[in-house]
Amino acid sequence: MKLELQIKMNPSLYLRDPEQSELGKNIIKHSIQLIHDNGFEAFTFKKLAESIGTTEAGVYRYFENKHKLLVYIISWYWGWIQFQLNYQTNNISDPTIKLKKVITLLSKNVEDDITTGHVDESQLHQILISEGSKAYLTNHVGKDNKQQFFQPYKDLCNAVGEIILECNPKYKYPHSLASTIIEMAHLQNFFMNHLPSLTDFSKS
Amino acid sequence: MKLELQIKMNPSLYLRDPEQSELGKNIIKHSIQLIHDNGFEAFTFKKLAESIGTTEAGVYRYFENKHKLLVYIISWYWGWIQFQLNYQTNNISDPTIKLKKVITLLSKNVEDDITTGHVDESQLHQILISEGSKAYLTNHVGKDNKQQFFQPYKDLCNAVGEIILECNPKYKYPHSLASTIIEMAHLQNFFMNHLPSLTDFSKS
DNA sequence: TTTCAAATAATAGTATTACTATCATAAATA
DNA sequence: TATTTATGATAGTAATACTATTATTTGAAA
Repeated sequence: MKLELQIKMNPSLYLRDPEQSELGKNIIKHSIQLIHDNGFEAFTFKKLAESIGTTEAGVYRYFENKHKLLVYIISWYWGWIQFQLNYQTNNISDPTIKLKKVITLLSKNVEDDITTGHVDESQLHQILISEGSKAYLTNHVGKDNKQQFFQPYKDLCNAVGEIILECNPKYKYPHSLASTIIEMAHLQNFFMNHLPSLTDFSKS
Repeated sequence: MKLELQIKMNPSLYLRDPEQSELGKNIIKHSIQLIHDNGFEAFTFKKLAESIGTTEAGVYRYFENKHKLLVYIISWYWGWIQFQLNYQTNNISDPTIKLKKVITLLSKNVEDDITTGHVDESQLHQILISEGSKAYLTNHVGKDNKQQFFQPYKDLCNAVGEIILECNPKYKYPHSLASTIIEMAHLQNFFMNHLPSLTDFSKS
């Protein structure tokens, strides 16, 4: 029996569930590829449709617009990270070791996970580094937040906050430290690759 | 005599220097207003032209595209912050007090500085919080960086790194800590206003 | 086996965006 | 006064971000 990891997604993000059809899976797969290769700004549903071999209208039946598609794949990523976190820190009692595992998980380059056929986690990790914050840095954050679009991110942040509190129950800023760790794991990586004078980490 | 603070800008950012004409100053002023009010995605040169009372072509004579305009006003902001930092930490010898001043400068809400007529620093501060990272999170960072578009940001980061080293000369990651402080001063503020569960800071 | 609904493909069309080009006119300067 | 220079007015184009319509395929229920 082949095990397949399924991540439960917020249905408000899509019009038709992309996990339920070949076309849907192709939309996810090729979106990740294209956003990874050319960035989110250059990504259009027309190019996506061409790359899949379907039409623009075909893509629009699954996603209302490209922003929701971005939030979809980003949410998927956070869900997947959450799963990895639970899996990897399971049975570890020392919270300091747990926290170190989390930081490693967030900062190290990801290898493609074969249990998720149509998602290349390594590319997805790169997308998160370059495009992750664009999910919420919009003038419609408020609306999106009301629709729970950022729940997987918040859940992860909470989980990391909990571990921080296990390390030091008196620590006053667990949420801020958690979001700082998560964001900086990505941003310092970005700086390392593109603006090296803003970081002390080198590519090695 | 009226003192006017002038911030030297990278000429590659513009086609015609906006500081040198009324129209130019209006472009800056109304851009800040519009980006502040509706966000960078909704901002177009057409809307900007309408708001000024000129034509789209008029704006294009000053800036090649809206991304360069964004980088321009963001660079201006970092130049202005650098000036404030130098001014406020002048004659302070204790580096810990200096560092605290810097953090306050970066995180507290800015008041409009009357020595810069056409720039509302308070709105600009809000823009930096919501749109700041969009200056470099593009697929053309490399090119932009080669043209020194991010020099004011790097200079500030370096200056903060120097203060960190004054506090502890053996500290190994002054650049990363400096960029983390600068970025997080903005991001925690954004979370506070839009995604409060990601931070421990409240609006008060 | 038919039939009927759902998914997809194919095509067209619209409003807006991000520009470029042209020409006339007003203002500044030599 | 001549002439550059900045601005204004207008037009036009290719691409983007959609919406709409119709035809075709497919797969499950009757």
